[in-house]
Amino acid sequence: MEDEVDRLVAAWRAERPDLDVQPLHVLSRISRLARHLDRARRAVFAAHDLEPWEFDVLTALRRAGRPYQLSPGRLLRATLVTSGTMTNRIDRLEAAGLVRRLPDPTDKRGVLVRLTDKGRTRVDAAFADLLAREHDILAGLSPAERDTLAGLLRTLLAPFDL
Amino acid sequence: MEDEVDRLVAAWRAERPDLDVQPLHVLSRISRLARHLDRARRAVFAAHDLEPWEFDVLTALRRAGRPYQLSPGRLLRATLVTSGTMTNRIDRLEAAGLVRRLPDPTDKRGVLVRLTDKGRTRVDAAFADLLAREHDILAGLSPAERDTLAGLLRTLLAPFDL
DNA sequence: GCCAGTTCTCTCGACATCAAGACATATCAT
DNA sequence: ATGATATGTCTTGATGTCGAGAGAACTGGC
Repeated sequence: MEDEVDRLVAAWRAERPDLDVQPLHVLSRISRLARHLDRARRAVFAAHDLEPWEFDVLTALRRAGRPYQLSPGRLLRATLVTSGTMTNRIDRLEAAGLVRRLPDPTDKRGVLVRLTDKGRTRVDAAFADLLAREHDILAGLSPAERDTLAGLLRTLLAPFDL
Repeated sequence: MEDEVDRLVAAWRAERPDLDVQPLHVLSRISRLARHLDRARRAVFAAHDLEPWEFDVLTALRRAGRPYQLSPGRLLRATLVTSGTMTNRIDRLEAAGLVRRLPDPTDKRGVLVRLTDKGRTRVDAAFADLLAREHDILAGLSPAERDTLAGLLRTLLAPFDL
């Protein structure tokens, strides 16, 4: 069975027979899968009235454990956005009642962003649904295949995590 | 050896011991890898004075084969952007001298976007460099492992391509 | 103590994208 | 022919992000 990537590779081979386009078989599929995952995530979050960026911030706080609070600085490093973006995001999450801004008692420049009860409830429900959906996406693979896949991906990822 | 994703999974297990977070081992690694690939691509393109979006449009034209031309409509479907975005992109590529807009002789509404010689040279060089970089990224895997990985990814991707 | 350099959050302006719609041309059934 | 619908491209307005920098507070060496 031929898939989209096979057709892509075939088109390149026809146009650039001088090049080794093998890498596309792995890497183009990874990029495509990531796009599909983003779409699937977006659909799950929409059912909980959350945008992907809201989920990203809320899960960072949720993973921190009680009392579910982090500084804006730690949040922006956790979510890989700039400080201007994070200020905007916290503003909107605060307006939605999902987080609160508190003064940092140990640093007068600082602020702590804390998950509200409403925020915790919301993100917990969305995360459970997300995992259910991700489970479905992996349904085509046996447990052994999933382990193999995870291992190969880990090898590929290792050089970047340095 | 523990990687970032292992730590992420451990954090979730501590906070949500009720959930099966196994899917993250595969799917979170795919998303992370895609982000790293985007960064690597961006770096390669920068050496050729190209933005990722420019590369996307130019490669769509390049893959079409001689005379390297497509309508804006086909381009936007190939690159998954909206028509407003594509108009803007073609405007800028035309200003940069990498493509030209020609009237479509068979449809008076239509336009054909054609790669200039300068555009073809540029995208060919960038693509060769990209493949070299992607080859490096896969260096940690044996040829057999790459095949296994490509096969597993294809299985995961199949349900989306319907 | 004090000053230089660092860290923290927020503000501002520029920009690429999207969604919706405008406008012209094609296509098809009647 | 004619009208209705579809198609193709471009325009417009809103939005979220980034990059640069401002202002306040912390830190360490002297």
